[in-house]
Amino acid sequence: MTEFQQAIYRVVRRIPPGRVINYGRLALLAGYPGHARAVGNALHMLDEIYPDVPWWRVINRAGQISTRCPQHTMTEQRTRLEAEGVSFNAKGQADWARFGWLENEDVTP
DNA sequence: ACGTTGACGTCAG
DNA sequence: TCTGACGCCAACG
Repeated sequence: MTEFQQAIYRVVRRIPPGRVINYGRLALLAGYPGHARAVGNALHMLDEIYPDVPWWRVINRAGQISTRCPQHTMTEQRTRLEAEGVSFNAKGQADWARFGWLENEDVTP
């Protein structure tokens, strides 16, 4: 477990249900600006050891799900998000204005 | 040590 | 709008 991964997971744990964030902003909040791609790698390494890390709340800048991981499929991610109230339009993208996580809010909508 | 890879983001056409 | 090129950086072999 590298320090980088800890920093990323630490921020992901703070994302409230029903909210999403993109990789680049997550990297920024974790103190590693510009590490968007590395964030993807870090989340990919997640396994059942860290069940408290809501990885599915992380999507790309377009508001779309970008995982190709066979363990955590995009249908699973979408199902988890929709269960929390996050909806997707016809293009499969979530609305940042409605579901984007404002890092200073700690209350569930 | 070094090249490649990838759950990314931005910008020029 | 949509697409492709490019930059980015930690993991991995």
